[in-house]
Amino acid sequence: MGNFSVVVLDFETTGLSPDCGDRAIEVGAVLVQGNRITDRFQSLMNPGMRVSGFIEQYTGITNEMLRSAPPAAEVMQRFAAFAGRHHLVAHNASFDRRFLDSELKRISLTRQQEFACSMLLSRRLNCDAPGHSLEALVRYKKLTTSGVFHRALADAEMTAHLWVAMVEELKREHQLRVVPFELMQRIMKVSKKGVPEFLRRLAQG
DNA sequence: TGCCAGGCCCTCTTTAGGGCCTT
Repeated sequence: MGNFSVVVLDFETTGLSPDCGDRAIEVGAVLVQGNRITDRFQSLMNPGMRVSGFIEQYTGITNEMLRSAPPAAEVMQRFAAFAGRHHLVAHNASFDRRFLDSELKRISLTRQQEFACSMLLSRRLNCDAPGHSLEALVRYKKLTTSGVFHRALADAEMTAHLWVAMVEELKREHQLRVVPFELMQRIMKVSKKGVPEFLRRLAQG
């Protein structure tokens, strides 16, 4: 058992920064309980602006598709209900956190949950990986994939598989019965050099 | 006015610069 539940999420957006006016165009999320995905959420959302040709090509999400999508406010209300009070996980979480907070603020909601970042964790736990992009890690760890990248639900599912793999490896390699979310957060924040010593002490209890 | 991401992490470091990662 993973001993706690998390919601793993991923946004597709019009660009890199909500502070520069960028908006979310799709949200995908999965509920992970123990080491299994038990629920899924996905929706396009109309950002009220046109997306660039680059984004259309990068994500496969076109202006045509977004024209008939429900407004972002409606989708974010539904997403907030799906996420509930579960802890949140994302790959390069600082990116998704900024968009989540920005979109929630537009509907007068405030995030209450903590975030953990699968990329920061991977940099500490998969030191031999050739890279820590989601795509590189999926190949490196031979994770389950639909073959689709840069769509919100597919990326959220792959991130969830990566998260579960890291939790399970920690338990196996360090003789841990449980790996709480808070421990994942602590590992994420340990300096990279300090990780071996941190894990050694962890295994000793 | 004109510009515009932001944070982590390494190193030829800390009075800095550049690559990685997200779209």
